[in-house]
Amino acid sequence: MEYKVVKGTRDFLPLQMQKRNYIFNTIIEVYKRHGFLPIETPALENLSTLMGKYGEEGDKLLFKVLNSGDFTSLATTGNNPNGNDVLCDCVKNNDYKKMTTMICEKGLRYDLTVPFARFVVNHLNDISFPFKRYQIQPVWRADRPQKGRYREFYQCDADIIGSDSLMNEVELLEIIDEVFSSLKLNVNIKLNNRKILASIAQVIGKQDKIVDITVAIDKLDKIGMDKVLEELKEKDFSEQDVEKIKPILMIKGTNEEKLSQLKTILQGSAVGEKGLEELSYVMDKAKKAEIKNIDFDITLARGLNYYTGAILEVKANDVQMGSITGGGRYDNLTGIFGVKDLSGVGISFGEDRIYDCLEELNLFPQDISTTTTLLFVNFGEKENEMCLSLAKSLRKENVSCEIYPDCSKIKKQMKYANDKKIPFVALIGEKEIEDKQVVIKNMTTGEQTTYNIDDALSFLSDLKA
RNA sequence: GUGCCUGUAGUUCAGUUGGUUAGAAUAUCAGAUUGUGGUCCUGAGGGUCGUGAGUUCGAAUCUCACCAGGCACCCCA
Repeated sequence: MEYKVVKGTRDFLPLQMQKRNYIFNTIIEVYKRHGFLPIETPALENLSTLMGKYGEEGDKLLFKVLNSGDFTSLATTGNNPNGNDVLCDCVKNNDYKKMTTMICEKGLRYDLTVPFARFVVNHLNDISFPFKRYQIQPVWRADRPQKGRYREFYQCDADIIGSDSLMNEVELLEIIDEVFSSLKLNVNIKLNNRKILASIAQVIGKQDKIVDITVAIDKLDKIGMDKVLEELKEKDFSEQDVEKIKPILMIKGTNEEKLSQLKTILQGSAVGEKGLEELSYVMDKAKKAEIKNIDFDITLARGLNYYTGAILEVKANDVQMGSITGGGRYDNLTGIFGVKDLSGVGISFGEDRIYDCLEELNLFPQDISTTTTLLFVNFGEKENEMCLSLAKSLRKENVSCEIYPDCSKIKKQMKYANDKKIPFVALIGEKEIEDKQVVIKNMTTGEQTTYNIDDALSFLSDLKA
């Protein structure tokens, strides 16, 4: 094909869009039911807003947009009086990062949480806290695409900012439960708390190594205990450190059992105790809210480094797919933009992955591909006038209908109705005009019924049946 | 950024140890009663065999390079 779409991006056909909208509508409905309000932010943000918020890996995955203008003037060789040879210096020093900042100042958003934090700071005076917003927009990541991974995909975020009550965490869990129940997708919610992870690092005495520890233990169910310990040793952890981490990785049992085992291990660590307290509060309330399928997962780490409290991830049970929803609490995301003491907590549904799961499990309802209910076959100018007024009356009754635009062969017009899965066709030709009749053909059964045209909508009840 | 796999009609794929003009199914379009679709029948269009080089009398087939796509790791929705 000559004109491909960009790798990792897709076109969507009508049927696919109807399926996507089914997911979006389900999520929006639940968000609204919980009192969240919609906002949007631009696709493009200044790179200064985005850079450094997602870790080093995230910076690499940002799509950067080239400035307009002519860079050759910035790259004159030799020292010129204006000092405009910075680009050449960058080339000489192999400093591509600095060079990037010289020629790119904008980038495509990587997620919706950071732009939201920026939004909150910019609109402090227009917002009343706690602020509950939802936002459904595409995000872009310069990743290498693979199954369930796209370069352009939709996130469906809900965040509550300006309240540190753990009731917010509980509400978000309820939302997750409602959305996936409604979609009939069996899921497992994995819950953890960053404070617990921090405390583990503290207990070992390697607070600065929290990222290494979490990344390693995150792989526990993938590569197994031995390899995780091996990886830790490679990362400069001593034999003693590893021995301290080992019992934590071996914790098993029900949520309550895991909690009590950790309580013993993390005893004396203020952060750890706080984390465990938060976690058990949330789990307890979630239980009272009758949310099932929540697992306390010590190995859940999540790379986004702005999380400070609860972290969660949702996986589909019956299909091989990465996490389809993620989220957590961030205590100081607006702090980076100059406004302190605003704690937020949010979740994000990955629409594209949910789509893939529903498709694989055949869980899309049959009736979502709504189409035209009735097609008027075009017999010519005179006949069309009759169709126009009939169509108008039908639309007033909220029946979607259309008149075939060209006076083509009946066969072609019938085929159009068939291809578009239009259930009814109206035929008003010379004969019918003369007899003041309209013939309605049921495309499913093939039956044709003749109605009196004066009683224009006498066939209405049949269409709706 | 690292590793593995795959490139033949719009799509899904055949194509024998290298051998004449590269096939099928499906989709598209047209016809089979000029006022009737979905089934059936007939026909048509559609391919620089990913690109380029090499080996050979001869390459879709063998070799190399490049390009594209997919999958896994990393990380994530």
